[in-house]
Amino acid sequence: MTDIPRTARPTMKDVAARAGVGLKTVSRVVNEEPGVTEDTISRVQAAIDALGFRRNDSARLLRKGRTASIGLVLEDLADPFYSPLSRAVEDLARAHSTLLFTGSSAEDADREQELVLAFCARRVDGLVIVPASEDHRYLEPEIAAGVATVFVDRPAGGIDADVVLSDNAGGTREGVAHLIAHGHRRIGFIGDLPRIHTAAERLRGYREAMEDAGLPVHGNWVSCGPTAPGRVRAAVESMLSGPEPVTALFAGNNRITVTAVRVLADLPSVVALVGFDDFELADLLRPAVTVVAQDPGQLGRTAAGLLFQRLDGVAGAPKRVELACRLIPRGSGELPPVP
Amino acid sequence: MTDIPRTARPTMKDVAARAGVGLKTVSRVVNEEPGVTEDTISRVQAAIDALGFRRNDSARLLRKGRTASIGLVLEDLADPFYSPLSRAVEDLARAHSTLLFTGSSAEDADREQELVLAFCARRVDGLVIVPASEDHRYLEPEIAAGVATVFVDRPAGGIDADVVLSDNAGGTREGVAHLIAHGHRRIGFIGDLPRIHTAAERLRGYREAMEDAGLPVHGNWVSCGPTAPGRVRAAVESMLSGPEPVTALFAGNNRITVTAVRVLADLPSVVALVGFDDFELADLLRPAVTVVAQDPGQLGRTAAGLLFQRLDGVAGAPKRVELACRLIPRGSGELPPVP
DNA sequence: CTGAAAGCGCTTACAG
DNA sequence: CTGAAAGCGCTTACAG
Repeated sequence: MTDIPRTARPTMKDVAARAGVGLKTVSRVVNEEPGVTEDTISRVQAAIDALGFRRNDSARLLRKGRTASIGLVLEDLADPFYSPLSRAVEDLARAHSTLLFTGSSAEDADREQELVLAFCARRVDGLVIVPASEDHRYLEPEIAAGVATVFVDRPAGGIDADVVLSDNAGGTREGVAHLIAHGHRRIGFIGDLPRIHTAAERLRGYREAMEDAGLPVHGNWVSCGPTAPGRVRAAVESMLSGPEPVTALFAGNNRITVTAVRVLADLPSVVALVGFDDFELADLLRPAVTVVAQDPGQLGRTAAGLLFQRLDGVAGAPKRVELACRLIPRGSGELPPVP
Repeated sequence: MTDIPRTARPTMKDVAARAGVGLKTVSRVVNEEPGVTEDTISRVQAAIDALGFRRNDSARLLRKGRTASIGLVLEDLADPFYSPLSRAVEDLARAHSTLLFTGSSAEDADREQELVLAFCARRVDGLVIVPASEDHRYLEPEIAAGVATVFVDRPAGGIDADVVLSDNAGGTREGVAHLIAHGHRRIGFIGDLPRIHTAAERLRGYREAMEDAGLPVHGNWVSCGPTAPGRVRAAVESMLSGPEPVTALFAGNNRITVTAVRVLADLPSVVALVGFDDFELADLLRPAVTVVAQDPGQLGRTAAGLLFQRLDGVAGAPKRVELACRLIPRGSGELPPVP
């Protein structure tokens, strides 16, 4: 035998030596290319089995140019909102015989860039990105080099690229209009950091709905900031006190909604509530929680679908797809105003 | 200039040509190896910047042997139980400058194998696997070739390998004993498919707790099967009817618990409930739901920690780590029996 | 039908 | 301090 190689793995060269054929013949058998005698095939196959040969796809793909892998960067793999999105991307990747790298940016622009560039350094064919950064010009050379890139949930910053969004402003308008239709005139809005695109859009939707109904928005009816429970609690309490207390709340995302439910459960007042984003068990709470639901799975499917279209050679200007939201009345949003 | 290459990407060769130096010198500069003149460095750096060169890590790693990537295979990326596990694995991977491939087996043994072997074909350094298959002998050649492998949540089948588990039997014993301590004598168990290791262990824990208390287990007090809501609903209804109706239920996982809560909410009877697995908002339901909680993040951290120990060269016999569960009383498990 | 040579984009081992 | 040659494990392009 030959001396022990660095890795214990047999290569095509080893198989060729053992079968007494050329390297290319092994390659033909492994890839099921035509034009090899039955007899040769079985000799090669015997050598493959004896040595336990398994092709090194990394080496193969280096030679072929494509890596048959894509990267997914999102805020947090563990956030229930994003997991159906990841799963949808994964399902499309599988359907295209593509492997998936994943990474969480933790809402940190540097970490996003680090992950994205690490994926690019592995020469992924494409990227699906839920942006944390506001400036994606660092991606220009990669996109120019042919890395297909689709942004999802939030648009890219500083570059023009494919993006799939929910209709955040429209969904919020509908949710707030729903509260207005149920008699509310003083409605509070508690949102995420306004530098986040979705948060800014939802705030815009709230203001538009109030304006459309000819309602004023008092200064302390709007609170934007981190989703930390303490901040949200303080915002709710502040909106419910003072001379012009709100009778209804619109919560800007699922974490804020859940905190609002907890806070309201401890208070004597009856306050109507509509939340952006659906969440599990919303229907089991009392009152059940009315929400404006996005479809994170559909967001992921649409984004990945667009990505694979690009990888299949569909050219053209960057696309912007906006998915509708759906109001789900369950009880908390239909409570009448209590002065 | 040279003719247009297949890929638009500049390589070290291009950088070397432009800087008027050898290939190895470019490699030295890119890898910040010592022994290059300041002057040469700046010439190379200028060429790198001008061409927008970014090293191809796939090629690099092919030469180096390690791929600095690991694969994670679990049942479903979108299952809230597994997302903190994934996130924990991801965090450790990042700390070890390692990229993470992920894939969902969807509880399908073939799909698990397909994913695992695809990761191995890319020559991942290691694997973290939540098994769907009951036979992992297909992994023997890979493990022999040096792929570090850690199983988590359920043990491997047919091979001896590192594994990190929750104490499923012990946790269930504690949960059932808790119901017994609150006066229950007729307690039902609704579990997942018994071919799933965790489901079998939890059933064992239930039987042991009943036996320890000298209580009989009637035939229709135990129902194992898919977690489909219809099946669970039928099981609950069956256990609550007949001559010996149960006064308490133990639900074998989070999905079953949630369905049980829904079913019980529609019924007039007051039935105590303890569920295996914690879930969000369990404390907001009325009654709040008592659970036996695992720590999926800890499961992931422990498994990934073990994996990177192996990759750092820690040898020795396969390890089996069992993590304790924690009973969290919230109300539903402290309800007294109502005949 | 089969295989030797060159190459994918890097690093290693060596020589100057 | 610098670089030409060989090699990681495959595929491509070509010749026989």
